[in-house]
Amino acid sequence: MAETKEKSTQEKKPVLPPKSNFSEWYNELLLIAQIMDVRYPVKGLYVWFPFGFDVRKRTYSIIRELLDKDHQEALFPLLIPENEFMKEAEHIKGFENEVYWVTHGGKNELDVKLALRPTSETAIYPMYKVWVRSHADLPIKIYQIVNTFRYETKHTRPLIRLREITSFKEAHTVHATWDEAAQQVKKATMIYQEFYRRLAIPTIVSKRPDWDKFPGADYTMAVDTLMPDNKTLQIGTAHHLGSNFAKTFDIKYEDINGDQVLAHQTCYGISERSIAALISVHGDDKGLVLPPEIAPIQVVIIPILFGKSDETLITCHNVEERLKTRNIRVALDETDERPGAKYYKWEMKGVPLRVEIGPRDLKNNAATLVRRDKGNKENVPLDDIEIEIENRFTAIHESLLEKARSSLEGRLITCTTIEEVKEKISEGITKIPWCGDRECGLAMEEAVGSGILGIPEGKLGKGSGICPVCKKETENIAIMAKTY
RNA sequence: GGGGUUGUAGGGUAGCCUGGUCCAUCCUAUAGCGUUCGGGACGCUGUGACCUGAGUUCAAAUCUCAGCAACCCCA
Repeated sequence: MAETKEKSTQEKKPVLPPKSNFSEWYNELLLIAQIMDVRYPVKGLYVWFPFGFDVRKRTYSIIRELLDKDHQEALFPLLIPENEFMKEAEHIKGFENEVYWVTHGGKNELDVKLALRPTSETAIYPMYKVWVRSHADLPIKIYQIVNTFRYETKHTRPLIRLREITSFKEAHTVHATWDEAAQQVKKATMIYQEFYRRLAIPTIVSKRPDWDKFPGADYTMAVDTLMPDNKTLQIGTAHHLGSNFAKTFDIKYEDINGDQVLAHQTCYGISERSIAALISVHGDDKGLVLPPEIAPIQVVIIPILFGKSDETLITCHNVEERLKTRNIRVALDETDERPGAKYYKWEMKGVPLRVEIGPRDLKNNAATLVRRDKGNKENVPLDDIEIEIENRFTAIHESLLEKARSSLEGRLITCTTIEEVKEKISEGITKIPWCGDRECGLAMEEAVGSGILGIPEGKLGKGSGICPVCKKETENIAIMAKTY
């Protein structure tokens, strides 16, 4: 009898593949945890479930909070006329192969084709030309959160490589001088790092090599993180556009001397890749693990019932109400399932804290608290439960960030030769001295078969060594990795 | 960019090679009722599927072609 029971419970486990099998884990998790429905019948387009959309809302409200300090949110059209889109030569080259075109209105062919924005420079800058008159109009710092379309020919992947990016936060700024714009790029990367700290995701900021910059930019700064399968994911970029677009879109201002001067611009963006990173970095074999700030449900209360357990339920409702008055997002699971089944269900959804209340707890005037990230059980007095929970929220966030950070740092690999990079690149992010020359960089990429992400800001990009191609001494350390 | 594999209930599968035995198997999910409840409960009664289109054939889940979609490998 006991044996058959044990056997049957073992057979009922295989809901989610282990995270070590990352690709399958990721796809299954999106569906089971109800982040995205990947079954929409068009390649590269996916559906946000209400739960996933809630995660998205909370994530993006952090971006808004951070940007609203000195940006304004606006909204530009989805459709861009062909003539505007085709103005900036470099920009076109970068995007023309992946643009969707609207060619008809009903049965009539349009005189001017309309592009579905792959990004909004060419939608926004004709308006900036009109808006910018005087140095007193500057700087302009505007952002929008919109969907964009790119006809990806490579493998599409939910949240990571999409034909419709549903959650593109793009900021577009205009400044008087090149230096001021450079300052803004710097600020943007700071904002993004702050944003990712709020998601407990560690990041590396680096300047992309010249051949890998945004089409039409002077230079590109990128924010990357490392995924569980040792590939990096670019989760934010900031571009210094110089006067390149100002020239083609004729964005000029009158300076204090009365001269007409070309403006300088930047743009910077973040997409739902931020949520791909959130899910992938923190999740485990049991499903999602969400930082409390993001979790749609922060606490779930599981009543442990025996026979008529009115008292247990009353206490649960009481705790629920008390938590609600503290603005804690709480759910009380009163369904008819057994406790174990409920644990698995809410763990899949990444609820940071579980409160179990049963007869044993009532006897002690206590509750059992279980952290999603660590899984350990603690007894806390019922009277202090709000404070105990709030304290743990902070602790959970910190330990998630710490865990993610040490996981990333543990996969930074110092190399001195190209052969070594080639050998180790599947294990993480490789560090290799690089003189910074284009020829050497391209040769390294060619030999390794992967890209140079850049020379990271801060300590990570500094050191001493010999460029493996030209053998010159250098203090620059570049990072190379397999990328999404 | 090149190559390969696959498409059967909400999810996972059997059947396909060798067409008829299939009003399609099993697990899970799900609806109702009852008993249960400290890590995926059980009983009873129900629900739900052959990707789309064309072709071959007396007969197609099964064979052929195309489309759409998914996955894997190489560049």
